[in-house]
Amino acid sequence: MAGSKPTIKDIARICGVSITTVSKVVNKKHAGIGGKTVERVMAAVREYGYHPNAVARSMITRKTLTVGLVLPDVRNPFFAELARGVEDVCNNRGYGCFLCNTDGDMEKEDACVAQLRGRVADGILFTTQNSVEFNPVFDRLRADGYPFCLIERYLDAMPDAPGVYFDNVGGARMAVRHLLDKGHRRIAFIAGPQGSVNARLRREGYELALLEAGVAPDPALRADGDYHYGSGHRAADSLLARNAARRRKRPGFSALFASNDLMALGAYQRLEEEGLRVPEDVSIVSFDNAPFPAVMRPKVTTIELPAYAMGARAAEMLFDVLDGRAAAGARHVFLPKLVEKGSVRDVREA
Amino acid sequence: MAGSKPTIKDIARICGVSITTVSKVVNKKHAGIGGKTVERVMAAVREYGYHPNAVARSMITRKTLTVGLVLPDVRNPFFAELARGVEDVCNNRGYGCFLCNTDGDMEKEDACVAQLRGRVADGILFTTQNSVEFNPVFDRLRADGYPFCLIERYLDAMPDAPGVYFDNVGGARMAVRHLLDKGHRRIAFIAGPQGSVNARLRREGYELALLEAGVAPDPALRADGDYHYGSGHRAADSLLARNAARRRKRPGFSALFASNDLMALGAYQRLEEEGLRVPEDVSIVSFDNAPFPAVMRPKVTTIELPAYAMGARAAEMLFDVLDGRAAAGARHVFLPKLVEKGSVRDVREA
DNA sequence: CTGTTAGCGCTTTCAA
DNA sequence: TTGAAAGCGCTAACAG
Repeated sequence: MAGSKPTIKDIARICGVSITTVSKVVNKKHAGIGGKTVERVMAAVREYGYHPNAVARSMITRKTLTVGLVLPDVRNPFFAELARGVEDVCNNRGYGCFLCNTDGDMEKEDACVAQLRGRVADGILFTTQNSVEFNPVFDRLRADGYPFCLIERYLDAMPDAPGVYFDNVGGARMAVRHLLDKGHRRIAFIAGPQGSVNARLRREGYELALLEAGVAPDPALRADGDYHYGSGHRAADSLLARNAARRRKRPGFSALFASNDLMALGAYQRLEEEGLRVPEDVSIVSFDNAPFPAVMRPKVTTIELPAYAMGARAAEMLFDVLDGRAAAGARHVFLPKLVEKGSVRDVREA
Repeated sequence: MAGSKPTIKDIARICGVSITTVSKVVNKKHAGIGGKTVERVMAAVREYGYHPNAVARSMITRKTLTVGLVLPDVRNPFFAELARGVEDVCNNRGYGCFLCNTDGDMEKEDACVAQLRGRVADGILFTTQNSVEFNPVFDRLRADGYPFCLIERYLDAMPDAPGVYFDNVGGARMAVRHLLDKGHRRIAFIAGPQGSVNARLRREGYELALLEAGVAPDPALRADGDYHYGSGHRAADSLLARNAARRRKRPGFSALFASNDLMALGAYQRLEEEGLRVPEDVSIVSFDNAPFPAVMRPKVTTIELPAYAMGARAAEMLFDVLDGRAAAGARHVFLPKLVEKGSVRDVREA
């Protein structure tokens, strides 16, 4: 809080008008105020550096012009990107954004929500670690009619809550289908942590695509990872070991689908160590299109998870709720998009 | 803002006590309150889902328990890391963090500051694009006694303002000295954008180290970049062209110092395209130690810019100001640290 | 141990 | 065209 700053009262006294008048001028409600009065007030405002007290204003208007954004960790580029989407939409509406990192810890989640709903924020945008547990704080929020919007969370657990989602099954299916279309049949898969909802959905998509193409899933072609770089490396190692080369320098699979970019990179590295080239020897498709500037090398064809757009859309949806023009349970599902970056080879009639 | 929620008055009426009593219980000021009264109130609080109104509370306490964090873009991993440092320290103090992205745009900066100082935040942490311009909004802030702390900004322009800084000159000097120590003499340099303060300082550090070692700086060994990946690639290209190989497959320099990681990576790539290996043919040292998880490949020996620690320290410093225990112009300068990652070869007596 | 009283700085009817 | 008055929900003296 600043040192002693002028209040509306001071300005009123200085100008010899009432605080009502000052209030009107400051809020540009010049409905019926003398031109000279307006000027006099404006001058005093500038001269004495008057800034209306947002807290007092909130008291009356019952609005804080702030939305709370709860996420696991801004350092994760996906969430940073999402946060920026949220912020930009908020700014356009004259709102600001209160940031809370939870590390996926339910206690921290609860603490954030408690802080935010104590009218620090007019509404909450919520996204968390992708675990399956349900945080009951949301039942409370809904029961109390507190405005919020979920991001990739509790799709089934809260069917009537507004939320923004991504079609993970469809994305994985699209990735694998792309490989199938290019003639691949032996398609290895690196799964994400199965305690995570989207990792499960991506696996479903992989299996669905194979099923649709009449390709029998081979357990030997599946390896588990945890979304981190190292696990991609290890998974590729395991896949290579379990699918011994038939011919020299050829693994028992011609393509690989990794559940996220980081694991794809790890696997890529492992393949290179083995003297295998991408896409000549093995084609790769991954998931996320993570926004690492140009650092992400080598380039891998991937399914784009539009973090910025999801954040922006969620913010818009929250404003719909705030403005009372949201249908209960309004939802937006983002559809997957394949971004080709040259890591897939066409092996048809080759 | 939520639907109709119970206020302190409601709870008081329900429990048949005064609002003062409720206030004391809720704020854990059980100084002198009957055990049964406490319990009765607590029960009602839980049952009716009473959440004290933070706005009303701020009105009295003249504290919002919020600090504003103004930065160019959270999507930049450096700022994301820094933001997390800020947030963690704030949380430990029961504070929250209000995030503002400015894109380095002065108008946005001003808008953020105006919003924040209207008592949305108790203080502001400020870091911006590293341009040389001075935003006069800070003179105002200081004149008004509004608490703030700068991060890598206006070191000279505001000598009496609290701030957290990094020794860029020392860092670059350390990097180049490391190469000199390993016997390198022909050390190429990729500079950052010279409109940026820290890019200039890093160049100074490079020149200083050479000077100290009695090595004459060769203009042909310097190339300009803009901190982006592509510019590192182009800079290396230019360096190779201007320093034609004396012997087959050997450029006219044995080492390269890049002003940041991204450019180092771009240069690395260009060298590889030329068939040059790191560190066998060329040693590289960069700057930042950017927190890209494990994506940052290949590994390059670098000077660490401790983003998280800088954010944390800045937050602590702001709290010092808030608590009135900061000396005017208190400052903290972070010292550089070399992180070896194997991209430097020892060429002494080789 | 508990309650009464007096605002915090502002917006908003309603009168003048 | 202007202003007086009534709070928003809460905390903090100060009395009982």
